[in-house]
Amino acid sequence: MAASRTDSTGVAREAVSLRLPKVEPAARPGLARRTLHADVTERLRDLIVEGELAPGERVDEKALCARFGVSRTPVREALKVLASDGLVELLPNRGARVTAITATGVAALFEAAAALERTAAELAAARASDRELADVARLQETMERHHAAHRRAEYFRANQRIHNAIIAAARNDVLAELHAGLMTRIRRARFQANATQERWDASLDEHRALLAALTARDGALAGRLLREHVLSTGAAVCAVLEPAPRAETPDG
Amino acid sequence: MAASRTDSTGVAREAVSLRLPKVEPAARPGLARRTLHADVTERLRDLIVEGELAPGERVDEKALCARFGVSRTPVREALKVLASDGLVELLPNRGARVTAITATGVAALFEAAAALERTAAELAAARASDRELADVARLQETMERHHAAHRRAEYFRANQRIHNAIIAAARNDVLAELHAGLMTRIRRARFQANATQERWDASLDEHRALLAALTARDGALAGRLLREHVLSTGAAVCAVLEPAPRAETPDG
DNA sequence: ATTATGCATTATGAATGCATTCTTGCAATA
DNA sequence: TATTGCAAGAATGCATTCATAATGCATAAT
Repeated sequence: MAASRTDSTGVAREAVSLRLPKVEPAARPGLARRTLHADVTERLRDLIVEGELAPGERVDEKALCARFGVSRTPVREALKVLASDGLVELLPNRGARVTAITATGVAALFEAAAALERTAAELAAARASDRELADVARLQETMERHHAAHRRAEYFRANQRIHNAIIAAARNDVLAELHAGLMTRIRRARFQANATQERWDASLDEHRALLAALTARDGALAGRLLREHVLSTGAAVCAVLEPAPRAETPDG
Repeated sequence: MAASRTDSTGVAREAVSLRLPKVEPAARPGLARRTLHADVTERLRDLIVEGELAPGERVDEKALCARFGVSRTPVREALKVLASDGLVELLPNRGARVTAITATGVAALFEAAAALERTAAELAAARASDRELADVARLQETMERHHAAHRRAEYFRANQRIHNAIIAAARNDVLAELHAGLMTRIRRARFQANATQERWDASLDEHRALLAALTARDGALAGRLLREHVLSTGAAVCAVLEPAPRAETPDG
């Protein structure tokens, strides 16, 4: 078809397009026809959430270009998006730095998440289909199994899915979108501060009560319970963070 | 200086009627040294909020470059940020379009705002200084005056300031940040759907009750009242929007 | 006449180049 | 020795250029 219209372009592209030090040319073997800046945004977000780029650390554009094998343009676009997501902050003419994690900041994140989840629980109690509630109940069982078996990662995942299921059952895209953003930032904090075992047990009980309230379609109670649950989780995370509030970048 | 650096700039030639772009190289002494992409983001946001770029309309990069007198780079960066703010949506390889306004979408916005403001009122009742509460009371008086005098714009501004004051008194940056984002999107909807006079009167009464609850530092009541107030406002806006649900993607 | 197909035009995505600003090390003076 | 001025270097911000995907239009085929 049009592939053979100008076959010289492909060759020229290989030879000309490389000015970067040492890139992996076949980083993406086959699929993913998404845009580059979206990929970079996602990968950079993961890097920050997983702590590979430490809180408060300066972000080196050139290093990221080398790491991802792309030019500065998509990296800079990604940084703008992540800045608006609250994961990095942009210093004018001085580059970007990963947002610092402070105890008060994390507390604020959890307070906001609690506000959203409380409303989500209230709405879910009114709007969720019986099937959706059954799904939550099933997830609760799964979570309890993982808890009994001390499978921390799996427990965590089921836990997340319950929260997400409640958000979804609330049938409010904006709520879900804001919640997803907060969860990304909260996950970053959790990564540093792993909650304690006692908290883990208490959390399970709170989830049981929440499920009962949802099943009874008692929105007010479900909202209150979920709000308290999220706040308690936040308090646990903050407690671990508290000893080292870690003021960001003393030298600047 | 840069204006005459290279006369071959395609942008300047394309923009037949534009001269304002390169304004104030040093017009502002000292303080705000902003970047171009931040300016473009802000101005483009205003354009969208004020409806100059209609909901659902396609965003023409080149036209914006001409309008702002900048190259495509800062414009594209601004579009990425506004997309993550929910004001535009990016179609891969097909440009951007202003997010459509639907009744259900606006309802979701107000539900989310109600969730945030309820919690803000609860927190404010506990955390606000007496001075802050006095400020709210003063704003309430101002608002009542404007209402009596039928000064719609001034009333509106005082109203906004009350809501913002409560958010600020909650002492939670995340809450404030999310709320600001929602308010931007809500303002856009309000721009199309101007609320009715009856709603206007009812709103004032609701604000009076809210102020009383805050003064009594009854957080639960204040939260409930503010939540209901925001939801009622949202219902009024949606009611105006309802007749024209505005189906998106007319071309398919 | 209608639909399909190929080409030209245009717009988008990404890379590169250039000017300005910031950083940093060194030197000169008090 | 501490402080200030300054020059070299790097990094950032923006403009421009290049390559590719999308779109419109004309023509041909049925």
